[in-house]
Amino acid sequence: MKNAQPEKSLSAQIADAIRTAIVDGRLLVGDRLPSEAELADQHGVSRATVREALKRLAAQSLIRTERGAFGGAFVNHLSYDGARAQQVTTSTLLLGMNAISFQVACEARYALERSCTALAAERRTEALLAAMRTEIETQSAPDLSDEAFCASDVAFHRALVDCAGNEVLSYHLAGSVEAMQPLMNMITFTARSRAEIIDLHRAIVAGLERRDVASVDSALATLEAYTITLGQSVLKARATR
Amino acid sequence: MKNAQPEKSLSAQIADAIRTAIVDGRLLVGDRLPSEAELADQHGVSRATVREALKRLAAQSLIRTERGAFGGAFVNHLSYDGARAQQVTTSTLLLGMNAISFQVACEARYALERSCTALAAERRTEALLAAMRTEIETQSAPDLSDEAFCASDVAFHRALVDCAGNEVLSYHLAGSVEAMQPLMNMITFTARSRAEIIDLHRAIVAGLERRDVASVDSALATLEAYTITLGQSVLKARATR
DNA sequence: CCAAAATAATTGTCAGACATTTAAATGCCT
DNA sequence: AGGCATTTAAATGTCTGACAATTATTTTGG
Repeated sequence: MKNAQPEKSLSAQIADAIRTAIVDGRLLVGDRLPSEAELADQHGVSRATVREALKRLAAQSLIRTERGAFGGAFVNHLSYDGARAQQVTTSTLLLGMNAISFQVACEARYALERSCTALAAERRTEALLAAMRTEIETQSAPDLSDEAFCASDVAFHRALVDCAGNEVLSYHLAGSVEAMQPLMNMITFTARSRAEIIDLHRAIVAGLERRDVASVDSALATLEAYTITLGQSVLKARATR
Repeated sequence: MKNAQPEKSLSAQIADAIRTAIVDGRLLVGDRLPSEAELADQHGVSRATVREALKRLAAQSLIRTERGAFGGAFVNHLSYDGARAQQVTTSTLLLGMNAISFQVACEARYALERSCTALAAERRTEALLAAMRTEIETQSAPDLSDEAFCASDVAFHRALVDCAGNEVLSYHLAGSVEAMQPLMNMITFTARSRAEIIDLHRAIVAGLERRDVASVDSALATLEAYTITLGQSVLKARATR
């Protein structure tokens, strides 16, 4: 098979070459790349072209640049936070740009979240349970804005997935939960619906405390159904406006 | 609260500004951005700086550029495939760069994958079951390389998650499964272990066909335990080499 | 010996130029 | 009038050379 991209910009080709070197391990975390001038010489292009290639890699958090003598471009250590931030950006755009129904997005999010219940019930710590209770307190404030309620809701669910004590799982689940936030922000939470949600949050914490997987699962299922109901009422209201 | 990054490059600031405009919906899919020269004027910077900003956004697939008259930078439609490819890149690097134990990665991957079993059993189609059986056939070839066995394994699990009939869920799960592939490629699959895995794959397909969630779940749990055992034996062999 | 200043290496930015690509406008011939 | 070739204009892609800003190292001066 022949090269599929005979017509790709030089900066893209150079970025690909460096990216491959990093992924294949020829460049290790912390390694310093040659200076822009050297890279330009090596690839036979101008410094501006090399810089565009480096900016592409920087946008993917593959490298960082430091100024000054003995500065340069260094292969990045990809942290969980950095990786999650990127995953959230990608997932948020995917949800926003593809006319995905609220129901489908919600179904996926809660299906994923339920995957942590067994581990979470087994491994939950007092510190994380306390964090979840704190968020419940926050959510109970009567004059809370919808946005703040949503933000606290996200924090609550992040603590829940953290209970599973598996960083990789937390990364995936937190990304999925956070990506839903823009959709959740479309919902107006009445005092009535907030009370309902907070009750379910209390049930989740209580279930975790008793290491009662079934009750946590059932609370999440109820929460999913309730959230979909709320979302559909918003859509109905919009359709008839 | 004050701006947390008073010291960020201009190209990064401009990229952030445009990214925010896209995420907030002020720029819609298909919209054309102003030309580089216009953007340079608007932001009071040179064209080179604008170009670096645009390359950052292109690296995230947020925009694409077209040359020629009435060309320019256009807001991209983020497809499922594109989003998954990016998620796989990020997740693969995360797993490769953070000294994550095989066990933790495996636990996360199977916990996530089990989140689709209920929906998959309910919605599985004959076409997807047939695809899974085809992969089982492929895996049964006696002279198959380890890499090809792994690739077919990934294809099998992708068909499994597709059974859930939820594109968003498929995107998340396929990303998680594919990101494990480099780790799985470290494993040498003996004829004995391949037979074991193939048996479990058959059990999964049979369970889906009977819409028997419990048997699918249990086969996946067995597969997880077996995979972790295989991984640990590889690590032991390396430690004593 | 220590602190201040010079130095060198490197990224960040700018301005202007030219090459290349592409769609639209123009002109010419039938 | 209609179709084909040419020109034109708008845009990105690339190059060059310069200067500004930053920072670790080295030198210098007391």
